[in-house]
Amino acid sequence: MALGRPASPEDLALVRKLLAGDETAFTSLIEAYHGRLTRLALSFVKTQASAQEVVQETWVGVLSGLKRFEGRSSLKTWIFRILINRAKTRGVREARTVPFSALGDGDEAEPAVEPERFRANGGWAEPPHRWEDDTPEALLLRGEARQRLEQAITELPPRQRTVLVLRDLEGVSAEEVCNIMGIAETNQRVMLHRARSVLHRALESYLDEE
DNA sequence: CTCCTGCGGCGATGACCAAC
DNA sequence: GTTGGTCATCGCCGCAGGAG
Repeated sequence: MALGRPASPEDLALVRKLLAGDETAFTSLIEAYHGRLTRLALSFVKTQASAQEVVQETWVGVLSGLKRFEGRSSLKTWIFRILINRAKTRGVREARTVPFSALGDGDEAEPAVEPERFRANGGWAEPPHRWEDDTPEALLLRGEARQRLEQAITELPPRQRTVLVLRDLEGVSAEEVCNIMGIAETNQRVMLHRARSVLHRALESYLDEE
């Protein structure tokens, strides 16, 4: 299989630091990828808690497999591939069982506003900002329309969903998606097109209802 | 320097086929 | 019927090179 772009000198330098036990390097790696990995994991598993567990397992896998990283693909591609393998395994398992972490009654959901945004005296440490980006797109992507899109994404066939999430949500290049998923360029394009078509139809039907 | 043209890369799209 | 895969075609965009 073609492996596309090999690891950059920056990637290799980072890997050397990680292997040397550089904690700040690992912290910066987590800061760069944790959110993206969580979003990607959520396209395979049903709950935020499961996604977090998948990401944790991915970081463990990254650390334990780092010695075997040969730099034949970029570090990002390699990490995403580990996550997808773990998430797939978890997704299959979840299809048969209900994860313990999903049994909450919903009352323990995340607070609407992060506690660290308040001062001890109850005042704002970080006040809410005005919604000034009231473009039609931004308005559309809040609330119900966004929920409808997310629902449509979760209902996509797994491979279409993976391509769409990687390309459109994570901004991964076409070449890297092919490397991560081990699929041909043409195939990647068609799956992306089909996934986008489904979302387009979902959005259209939502707008028709309005 | 500017404009035009040809070319290549890439994405979008439709059609078709195969497997399940 | 659904999904995955391939192929062909079209359009857009950026870039290089030549003409004026």
